[in-house]
Formats: sequence, C-alpha cells, structure tokens
Amino acid sequence: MSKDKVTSQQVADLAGVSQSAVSRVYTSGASASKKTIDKVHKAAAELNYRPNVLARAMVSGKSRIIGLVVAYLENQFYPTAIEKLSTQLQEKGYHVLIFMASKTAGNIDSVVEEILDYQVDGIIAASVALSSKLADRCHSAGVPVVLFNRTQDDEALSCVTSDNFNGGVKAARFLLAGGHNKLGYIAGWEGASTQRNREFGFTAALQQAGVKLHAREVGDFSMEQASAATRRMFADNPPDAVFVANDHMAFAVMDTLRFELGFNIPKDVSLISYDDVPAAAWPAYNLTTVRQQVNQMVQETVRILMEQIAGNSLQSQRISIGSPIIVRGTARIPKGWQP
Amino acid sequence: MSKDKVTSQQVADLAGVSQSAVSRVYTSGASASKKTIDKVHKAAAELNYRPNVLARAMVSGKSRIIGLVVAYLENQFYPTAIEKLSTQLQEKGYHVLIFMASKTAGNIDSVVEEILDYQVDGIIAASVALSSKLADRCHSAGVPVVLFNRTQDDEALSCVTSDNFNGGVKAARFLLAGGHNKLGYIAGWEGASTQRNREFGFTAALQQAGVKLHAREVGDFSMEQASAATRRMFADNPPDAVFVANDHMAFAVMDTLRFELGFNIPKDVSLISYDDVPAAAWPAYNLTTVRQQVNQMVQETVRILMEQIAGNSLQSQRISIGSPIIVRGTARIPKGWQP
DNA sequence: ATAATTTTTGAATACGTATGAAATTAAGTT
DNA sequence: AACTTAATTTCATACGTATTCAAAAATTAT
Repeated sequence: MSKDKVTSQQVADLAGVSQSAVSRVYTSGASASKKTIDKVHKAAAELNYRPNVLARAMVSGKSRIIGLVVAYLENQFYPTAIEKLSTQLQEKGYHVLIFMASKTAGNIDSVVEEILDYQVDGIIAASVALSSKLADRCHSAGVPVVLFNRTQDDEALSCVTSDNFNGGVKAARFLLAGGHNKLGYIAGWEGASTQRNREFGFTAALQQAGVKLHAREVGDFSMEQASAATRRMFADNPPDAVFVANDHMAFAVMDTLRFELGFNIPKDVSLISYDDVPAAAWPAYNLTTVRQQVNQMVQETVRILMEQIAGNSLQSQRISIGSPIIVRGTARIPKGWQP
Repeated sequence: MSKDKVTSQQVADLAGVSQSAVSRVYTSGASASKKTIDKVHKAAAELNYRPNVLARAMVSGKSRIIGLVVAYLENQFYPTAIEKLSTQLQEKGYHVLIFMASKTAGNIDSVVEEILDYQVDGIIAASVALSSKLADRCHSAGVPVVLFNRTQDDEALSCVTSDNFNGGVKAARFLLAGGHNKLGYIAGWEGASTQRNREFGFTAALQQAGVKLHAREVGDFSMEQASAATRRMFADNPPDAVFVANDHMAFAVMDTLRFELGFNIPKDVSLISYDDVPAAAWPAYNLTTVRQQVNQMVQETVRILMEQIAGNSLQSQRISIGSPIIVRGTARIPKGWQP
C-alpha cells in the first residue's frame, strides 16, 4: 500500500522548472516553449506522472464528469443507450458517473442532490422525472440537464425522445391497413410521457379512422404486469391485434399468448410494439416494432450537453427523433405495404 | 447560468461559527456541540449547502468513487451485475464511474490510466484483463482492484467468479445422465478464463466418464459467431447434446437450430449453457443452464473492495461462488434426477 | 545596436474542504 | 473557590492543480 501520488511539483523539481510550467504543459491553450515541454515530458515519463483530475476540477470548476440517473437496466434499451452514451462522452474526454434511482419517486430528488455533490458538468436523466425544485437547483448550479427518453413540462429542461406520438400513429395505421378492427393496447407506466404519447398517437389514428379501441390494459413496463394484462385482455372477446407500449413488455405478452393461452402470432393476433431492442430481432420473437433510433438519440443528447457546457446558452432544447416502423413477423403485413 | 456554489465558509459566516466548525458537523467522527450542530444545520438549510465531494476528496485522499471497466453490455449478464454493484455501492456511500473498454486489448491500459486520474478508491474490472504493468500501477497507487467474472494469474489481483470448473462438470454430468453420448461444446472467447475453466470442467467430466468430446466450435461469446459455429457443428454428424459457454450465445444457437436448421429442442438435441440471465427464464427459450449467482458475486466484490479500502490488508482474495444447475426445458431430464 | 513586441517563465494565490495544534470553554473534583 | 480534566472551537495549513500578474527572455522592427 505504497501511496505514490506523484505531483506536478515533483515533476517540476526533476525537470528543473516551476510547477506552473508543468501545469502549462498539460493545459491545452497554454503557452510553453518546445524546450520546457520536452523537459517536462521526460521528467513526467520518468516519474509516471499524470495530472490529478480532481484537483484540476477544483480550481477549474470543470470535473469532466457527467452524472447519469437511470432506474432499471432490465429493459435492454437502457444498457444499449448507456453503452453508447458512455463511449461517446469518453471520446470527448468526459466520463459517466452512474446513479441508480429506485423506483420510488421520492428517492430521485436525493439522488440528484448526490450527483450535484460531485460537481458534475452535466446530468442525463434516463427515464426519470425531476421535481421542478430539483430542476431549479440544477439550473441555479449551472448544471445542464437532459432528459433522455422522457419529456417533462418544465420548459427549462432539455429532452431527447423519439417521436412517440407519430410512432403510435404508425403502429395504428399498420394494424388497420392489415385489416384488423379489434385493436387492443397494453400501456406502460402511466406516469411516463413516452407511454402517454405513444398512446395518444395510437388512439388519435384510430379515431381518425373511425375505429374504437377494443381493449386496454396496463402493463406498467414490467414483464409480470404485462403478462397479467394479457390474460385479462384475452380472457373474453379478445382483440385481433395489439399494440404493446414497449418491446420489453411485448416479449412477455408473446410468451403468454403462445405458451399459456395458445394463440398463434400473427395468425390469431397481430402484435406490434416499440423500441426495437436487440432481442426484438432474435428469431424467437422476430418482433414487428417501432424503432427508437438510439444512436441518434444519444448523439443529440451528447451534443446538447456539450453545447450547454461550452457555451453559455442554457437555452433548453426539445429534440424528437424519427421513429420508423420495422416490419418483421409478429403482425400481419398489409397487402402492397410499402413504408 | 448563475453559478451559485455555496461554501462551508458562507455557512460558517451565517451561523456565526468558524469554517472548521461547519466541516466538523459534516465529518463523521468529529466532535461538535449540539448547539453548533443546530446552528450550522439551520444555516446550511437556508443556503442549500452541501459539501463539495471533490474538495473533500482532495484533502482526505478518498474520492468515494469506484471505477468500473466493462467491455460490452449486450450480454444481459453485465447490466444485471452493474445494477446490483451500483446499488450496493451507493448504499455504502460510493458511486460508480463507468469506463467502456473497446474490445481491443491495447486500449484497456489507457482506460485504466484514465480511471486512476480520477483518484478512484477502487477498481472493478468486469470481464477484462489487466496487463501486469497496469496491475502494478494500481497496486503502487494503493488502489485495490477486483476482477469480476474473470481470473488472472497475477497473485496480487483479487477476483470473484462463479465456480466455472464445477459448473462445467455439472453440465457434463447432467447431459451424460440424460443418456447423451455425442456431446458438443461451443466455446466462448478463448482468451477468457471463464471460457477455459468451463471447458476444462466439461471435458474433465467427460474424460472421467470415458466419453470423448464429439464436436467443438468457437462462438467467441458473440451471437453471430455462435450461429456460425452451430451451422458448422450440425452440418454433418451432429451431436445429440451441446454445452454452450454462455446464455447469450445459447439464444443464438437455439434460434439457429430451431428456425434455420429445423431441430427440435430437446427432442433432437439437448442444450445447456451458463449464466442464467433473466432471458433464460423467458418461456420462448426456457433454458436449462448453470446459474451464476450474481447477487453473491456482487456482494463478495463489494466486500473485498470495502475491506481493502478500509483496512490496510492489500492481501488479495480469490473468491469462487457455487454454480447450481437450473433445470428448465432445453435439455432432456435424466430419469430420477434430483439436484 | 536599440527600442518595441511578443513569448515564456516563476511567484503567488485561489479552489473548498479536513485536520493537527493551540486556545478557549465547560465540566468535574476536592 | 481553585484546580484538573475533558470537550469544544478556532487558527493555520495542506491537498494538487490552474491562472493572474509581473518579470525575464526571446523575437522582431527600426
């Protein structure tokens, strides 16, 4: 346990320059002569010196840490997003500090407080809502916040989502075009904006077509609840097509329909859902679904953060990414269908 | 963009005490009278004061940050582990800084250097190998390292795995007891200790039973490669049972067998794999598999880290967690089987 | 060659907190 | 009440770096 801790002062001594000279060599945009740069680099290499990010953060006020709040990683959509977020931020010299928020809403406030304690340069809130008090807190601390995969009324908060409303519309039109007329919807957690907007889009398109929603149950974005919802929905007068609010639930719905209730998909009932997580493409499910273009969502999230960190514009942005339908095998394909 | 930044000095001024008094109120194990504690709390609440973790880290030398290196989150095993790790560490006042390591081995060294720059109190390396140079570096910096789901020869490194060898043994015995005699193995990435030990166990048990391995292909822990491996293995003289090195590949193997090659599982071929990720229990797969007890693995990982951070014993520990077989539907169940 | 610029350098200071030593106050003893 | 001991508080300093300011060196212009 030999706490080494080599400091810029030690490098300076060895190189025969001042501590500030060493600092300048490692600070982009600072001036130093070729000669000192060489001397410092040599000494640093010899001592295995690397600048202390935390000390740098103290004086510069920039930690190069992004706080990421996330609630549950069981839905494959989030690990995928985290991987991409982390990789992209890493490329820009930032790193991600993870904060798991329990499902309990009250907890989230305290989690965000903890994040701020770390002097993060920005916050990404994935699928969690911020109390307006906390949003204010972040704002007054000068810490930009981006909601990922959620929107919120608070105009001060930036958010990045897919176009959930239109995704819902597309799902409805696809099923209608397929000749279905008894349409069911299995909802996610009703507190989530994504859930609401997908449903709004779906029902709006039905209404426009003059079709009434045949059945509706709540699955709460959980597999168990989605299974239960499926049983209720199909107990009596079942629908001939169902839109499930996300893939994660759709897997449970499919399994329940096939292995428990003995339905054939898509012969007896068509299924379409939302997200296009990797498993949706696995042959066992082969799910027709509305894709969230994670790459683009991540890219926008990072862009907004970088802009707000760099510039002074705390102007919030609300980004909505197109959500194309991915046709696979769980929903009857309308005759002459072309995307 | 009103950078607030309320400091302990401001609280002290408002409360009419010294800065160190404020610090003592927020430092566990420091003495302060009830009266000052009250005054400070009141002032702090009024100003919304919270201690700056980074400044605290500077002087105390403890950042309360744990660096987590992880390579890919597609295999559901890792998100699951991350969630549990992060939650448990959070409960102990630590937080997880994520570092995505590209698959390229050379990259990992630079990633670990970056981690050390953040003055982390400990490092968890999930499924990645550390060069001995880097291990030394961590050791001499006094930063404990725990390998998660990997072992490495380096005696200085702690590691936590499931009992991969015995898991392999169990898989073999289960298939043999089921009456199979043409056993195949689909390997993971051959650089991984987990892969090697599972295979060692499997083949050792075969040898003991006097059975020769019928076929072997490499799937590299990737779904695409596992599919390809399956095609090769079943092209000619197929096995009647296969042990797949992890669930993630097993999903691809099953899909390829069922939907592409037209095999019935377990009638035509039994399948057993390793991990027991959540999806293994989904009815569409209903996978018989050897379970890695993630909870216990996480618990041990956290325990070791805490011990090494607190105490001075950098004595490395090598933990191996029992790996029970979870019998589901993809492998013929031996008559009179009891675990 | 000298003056005017520009570039580089070092000394000093600041960031926000924790902590050892010294000073003060409170409590306990006879 | 005087003295000893314990508890609390403040002062001063340290952590490792970035950055301002003034001084010194190098460069360019005259």
